[in-house]
Amino acid sequence: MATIKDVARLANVSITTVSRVINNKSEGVSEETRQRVLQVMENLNYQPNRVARGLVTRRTNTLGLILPDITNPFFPEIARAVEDTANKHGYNIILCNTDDRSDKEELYIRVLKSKCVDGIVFTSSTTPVFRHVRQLRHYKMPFVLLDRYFYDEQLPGVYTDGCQGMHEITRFVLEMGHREIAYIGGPNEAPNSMYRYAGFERALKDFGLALDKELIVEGNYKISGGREGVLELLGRGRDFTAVVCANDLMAVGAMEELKGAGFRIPEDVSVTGFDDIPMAKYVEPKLTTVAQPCYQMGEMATELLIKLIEEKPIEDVVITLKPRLIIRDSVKRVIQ
Amino acid sequence: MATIKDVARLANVSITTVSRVINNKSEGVSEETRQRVLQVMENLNYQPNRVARGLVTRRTNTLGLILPDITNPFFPEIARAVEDTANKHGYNIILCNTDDRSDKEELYIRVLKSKCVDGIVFTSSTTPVFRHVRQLRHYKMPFVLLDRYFYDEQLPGVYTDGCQGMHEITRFVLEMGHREIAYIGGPNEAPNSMYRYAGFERALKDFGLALDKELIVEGNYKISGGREGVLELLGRGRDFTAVVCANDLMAVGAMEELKGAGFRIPEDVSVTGFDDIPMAKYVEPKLTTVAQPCYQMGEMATELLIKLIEEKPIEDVVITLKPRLIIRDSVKRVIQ
DNA sequence: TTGTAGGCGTTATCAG
DNA sequence: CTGATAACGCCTACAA
Repeated sequence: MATIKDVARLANVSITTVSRVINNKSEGVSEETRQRVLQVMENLNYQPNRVARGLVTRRTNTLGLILPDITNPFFPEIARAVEDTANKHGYNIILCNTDDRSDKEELYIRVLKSKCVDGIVFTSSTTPVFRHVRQLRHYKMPFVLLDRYFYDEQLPGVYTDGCQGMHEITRFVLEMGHREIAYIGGPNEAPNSMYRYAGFERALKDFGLALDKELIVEGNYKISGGREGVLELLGRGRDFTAVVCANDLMAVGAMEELKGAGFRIPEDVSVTGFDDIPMAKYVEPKLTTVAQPCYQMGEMATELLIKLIEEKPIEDVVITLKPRLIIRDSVKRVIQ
Repeated sequence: MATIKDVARLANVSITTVSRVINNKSEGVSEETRQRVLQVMENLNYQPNRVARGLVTRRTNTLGLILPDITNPFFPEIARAVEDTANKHGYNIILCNTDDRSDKEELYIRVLKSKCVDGIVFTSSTTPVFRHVRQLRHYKMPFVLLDRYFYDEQLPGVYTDGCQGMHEITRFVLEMGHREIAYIGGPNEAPNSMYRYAGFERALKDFGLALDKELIVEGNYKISGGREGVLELLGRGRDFTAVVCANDLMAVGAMEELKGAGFRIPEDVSVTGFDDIPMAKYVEPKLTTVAQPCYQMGEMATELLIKLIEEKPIEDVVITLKPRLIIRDSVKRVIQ
């Protein structure tokens, strides 16, 4: 491929001059030579080598996107938003699936560092996030945390208020007359799982209800977790009229398993989810859930990251978005 | 960050020696110095700068993944497979969404070239693929086409036989007694759409049925396409007992619209899809469809691409996978 | 076994 | 307005 040297030679100028027109530092280049250089670049179909440029500028215009699993329907829209936004600003993204494994997260951060990405959008459900944060800081890599709420430190991050979301939907279930409410939570170590659980707990308390540990099970945020959760609950023999799930995927699994056990939804048991993944409105019955503004989260995280990278002024380094209750058909009013 | 120079200095060796141990060219390095160098690298938490290395080796260990839209549930699994496989071989991937726009495809190829990715997995539904192929060849970039069948040229590619898949499912519908079968196709310009249509056509012919153009509509591979397709069909006033859709997303849309119009599925109208996206088994009724081995496609495409890049021996440059008919609940037997 | 020196394609710093 | 020239961090003949 043609290099800057070729262009310089054919245009009868120095590479410095070519570099100037490439980078639009056109003060210092006569319009005439500028046009000539442009013409040669055109003829040669010349593309500056970003690797070489990266070596000297220490900028690659590449971002890392670390997430648990693009196959989880919660993430494609986020990934899309991140890519769109990155692209808008002239960046590309390297996609990394970690399966929520802390060792993979660490490895990816190392690799991304050695590839000199300019920054990282980091979504992790594992608790050792703080270790990775230290790693990122040590590497002096700009980063933005996404989706997984993490303590009160002022780390750059974009979140949806899981506590409020879960509080709202639980309150809705309570208002529909349910009192024996089972809960299938996320993994105990996942920070966002704790927040959602807190919202659930608070809603019960608001209604003066005691927490029944027998109706609480831990899940894994996957369909299998919903199925297993229901099996576990059924096995315990406690009655319940509603199952509140910490995400949609588990709600889908729960509904499947409940149907399989002969329950009608929502006539016999109501079910709720969280996330509002695309599937939610096509399952039967359509799932009542809490929508997270996924696209917006990805977009804001990326905008924030790029501001961090380019050292532009920033208002808030922590952005918390409001979730939205989506009422569909999976919760029935019960008469007490 | 520490560079190879720092390591060299602290280990009291030349950078050449450090380079040797980095690259395991340890013939030529005494075990003693090797250990010393390793120790210093450890202490410094040294990571070789891949950008600098890329500049001289002309290898970045990065692949481009170009696809229409990661938000389309058909692609996450492919993306996951590509990433997994790339990772296994020490590569990362840059994700690019094109929205099936030829100009975006071209732009991404250019950018990926200038970033010196080692190769590209390219999924496109636009017909001008051949133009991009020329572009890729001109850039001397290894590439593998994925999913979208393209003429008979011996271009590296991994496909699922859409013709056979559509033939099988249409035959199944016919065997269930349906004779008035509507078809909602993909975009006319999409190569794979043509193949699927051909399979549909052939199945009808096998049964001695004539093609009724009034029952054929063009879609867009999205949910909206299914909805609009049904509306269009209904508007034409022709009777039909089954709707064969060129992909699952349109089948989902079609079912929604049919239900909205008061039809029961499959009692009044049967519906089929294509792809077997995750959602397919959770819609109501569960969708009868054709499964494409997505993960395998992504995996094989990436393996092939890496062989191309690393100039390893290759058996077949074109790989065609067999689709699989998945019978669920959306097709009913009709008595004639 | 080890080191020297040149070069990969750019940008940045000077000087003219 | 233009051009040498020195980096950037690493690899790789070639020498020693």
